[in-house]
Amino acid sequence: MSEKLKNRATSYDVAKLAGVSQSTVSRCFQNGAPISGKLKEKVETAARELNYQPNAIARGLIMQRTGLIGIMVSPSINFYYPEALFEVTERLSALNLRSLLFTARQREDLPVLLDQLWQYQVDGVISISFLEEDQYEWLNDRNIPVVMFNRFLTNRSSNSVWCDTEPAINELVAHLAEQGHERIAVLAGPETSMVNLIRTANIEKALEAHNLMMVSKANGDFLHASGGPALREIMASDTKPSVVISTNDMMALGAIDEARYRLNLSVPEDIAFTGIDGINAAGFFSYDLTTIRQPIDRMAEAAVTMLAERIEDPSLTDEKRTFSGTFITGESSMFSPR
Amino acid sequence: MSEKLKNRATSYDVAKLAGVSQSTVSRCFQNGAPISGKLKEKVETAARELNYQPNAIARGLIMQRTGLIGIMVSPSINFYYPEALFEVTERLSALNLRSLLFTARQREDLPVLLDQLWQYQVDGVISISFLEEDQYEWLNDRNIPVVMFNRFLTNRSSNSVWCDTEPAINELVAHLAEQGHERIAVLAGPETSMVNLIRTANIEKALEAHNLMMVSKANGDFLHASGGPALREIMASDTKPSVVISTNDMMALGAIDEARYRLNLSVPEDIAFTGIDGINAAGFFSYDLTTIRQPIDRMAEAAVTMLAERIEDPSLTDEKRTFSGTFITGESSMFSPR
DNA sequence: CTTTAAATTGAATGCGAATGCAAATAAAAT
DNA sequence: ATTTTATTTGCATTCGCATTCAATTTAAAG
Repeated sequence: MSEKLKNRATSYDVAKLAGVSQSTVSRCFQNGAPISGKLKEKVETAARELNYQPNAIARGLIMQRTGLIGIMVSPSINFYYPEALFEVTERLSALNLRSLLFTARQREDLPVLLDQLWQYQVDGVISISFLEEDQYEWLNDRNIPVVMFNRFLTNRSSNSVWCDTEPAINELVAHLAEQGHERIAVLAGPETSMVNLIRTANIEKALEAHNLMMVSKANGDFLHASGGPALREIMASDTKPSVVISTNDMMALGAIDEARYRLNLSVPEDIAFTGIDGINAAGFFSYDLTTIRQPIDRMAEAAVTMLAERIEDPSLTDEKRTFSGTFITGESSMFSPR
Repeated sequence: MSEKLKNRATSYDVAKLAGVSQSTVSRCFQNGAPISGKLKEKVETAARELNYQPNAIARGLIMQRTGLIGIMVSPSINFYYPEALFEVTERLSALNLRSLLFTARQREDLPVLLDQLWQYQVDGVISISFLEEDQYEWLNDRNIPVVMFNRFLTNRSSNSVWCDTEPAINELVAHLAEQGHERIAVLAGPETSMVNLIRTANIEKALEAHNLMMVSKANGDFLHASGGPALREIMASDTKPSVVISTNDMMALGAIDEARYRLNLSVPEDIAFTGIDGINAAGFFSYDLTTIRQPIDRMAEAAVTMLAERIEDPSLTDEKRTFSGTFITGESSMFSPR
């Protein structure tokens, strides 16, 4: 039977038990600090005895470094977010950094969030498809390194990890052209989203290059629930598309659901779909979505590395690391319209 | 154009600028502290001027309370986890508590994780379908309040928020009986999972009560990818089931995918499926899964409240709050076999 | 076995804010 | 106006650990 520890041991307690000074105990818990093997052993024994672990809060205060990384992410149900979040968190953990999680639904909550980050002395911030220029600036003014994941700023430089989907979008459109699609609809995200604007522009350019016509376009909010209504909007226009290119996977899934189970259309026979992101669920056989996969794992690795470097050396300038999306063909577009 | 703040202002800086003592500045940032309106205003002006925000780390050290809550969750792709995680985080945030996120894939990583929690002086822990008795005990010995979300301990009392699915499972089985199902298969989770064992037992009991036979059973790991193989195992047995009851949604989705797109079975005509959890994706029309929904939002609210109470008053004893799952019918089971 | 250099160790200080206590001020009572 | 009482305010200390600097020990060199 285990019993409660009454008071948490401090380095002084360990020092007393080990018969050394507090400084020695402190040195014992840092690597590279000068300490003899004999004392080190004595301290370690005493520490184990007392269940001692250094107080990271006190250490953070004195070292001016907390090991806390603020992670900002939307709590909306877009499966991309948790995938990125977990990847990032696991990699931070490997570098002995901790994720302090912040979520916000509305833009108005941001100032409060930022103040909290600031109060908690985070060493850095990783923003997953989240912050915009104002907030980047705000953090930058306070010398808090920020890395934007799946986003970058247009009016200024920024640390970002970005996935360039343009080449893959060209492949995707070429694939559609090859299948004989001629009537293309675009299921876009919010007009305010930079990711959406870039992807939409890439798509339009690729369509033009292949002499394909965009017969209609509707906007959703990047979430599943908006896919259906947007598809209805698309289907309400004069020319029905043979394929819908969605600017992200979640909306594509929603649109496929609507097409099959509300509009009684066969996918891909009556109407094909493609997405972008390559989330796990896009590979579920029910959807088997043709999409463009972001290398989330490598992006997370890069984001964490980039942030760690900026924390080590604050003089480093902003950097944008770009990865390429991979075109993935699924059944959702595997049909040639007549 | 914004410019970098050189040095972060401390309460002393604010005090000097406002012409008061540091204590007064400190009092200004706590509610209930004695301070005159006149000085308060002066301090606030000075603070704004210097972009001052109290240092939560220093405050944590002196107050012996950090406002940090350790959240432990698996990074596996089970959509239930992020849903719970975000709900919990948002509610913590409302109480001015912060989520320090910890993930682990293997049980061996746990000791290190726990040490980190301990080092960071978390005020409490919320474990989302995660920790087991050993770790609960470990934290308990250190007087760190823990609330288990979607889990509880059998050998000892524990703070838990639990969703009792037994009544809903009875409804579910009654519904299947009514539809005329007679050959039932169970798609269970890991044998080591308490959640799985309870649900399986509930299912077996309900089947018995309705005189229904379980024709086969296979185990998965609660993730989507394990649904397909488990279904194949089920279909390999002598008697083919008319319905598969899965002990969670993710596996049910995987099994449906396999049935429709690999085994060429119609769902629910050839084989029906049901799940448990009521994750968002279960409602996607492609699956329209008959399931049992956990009231994640209310459970998160309860977990956070319970934890906050334990932090305020450590003498409170362990408590288990139980919510009821809601039976939700979807198309995935809406067919009467002959 | 000295002398000199190198490696350890400990005492003292500080990180930034909260708080007990005493001094000072303002408000209320006489 | 004077005393009593209630509010505010500031001083000094503390939280737990890292680190500078001087003191001490140990190893290397002579």
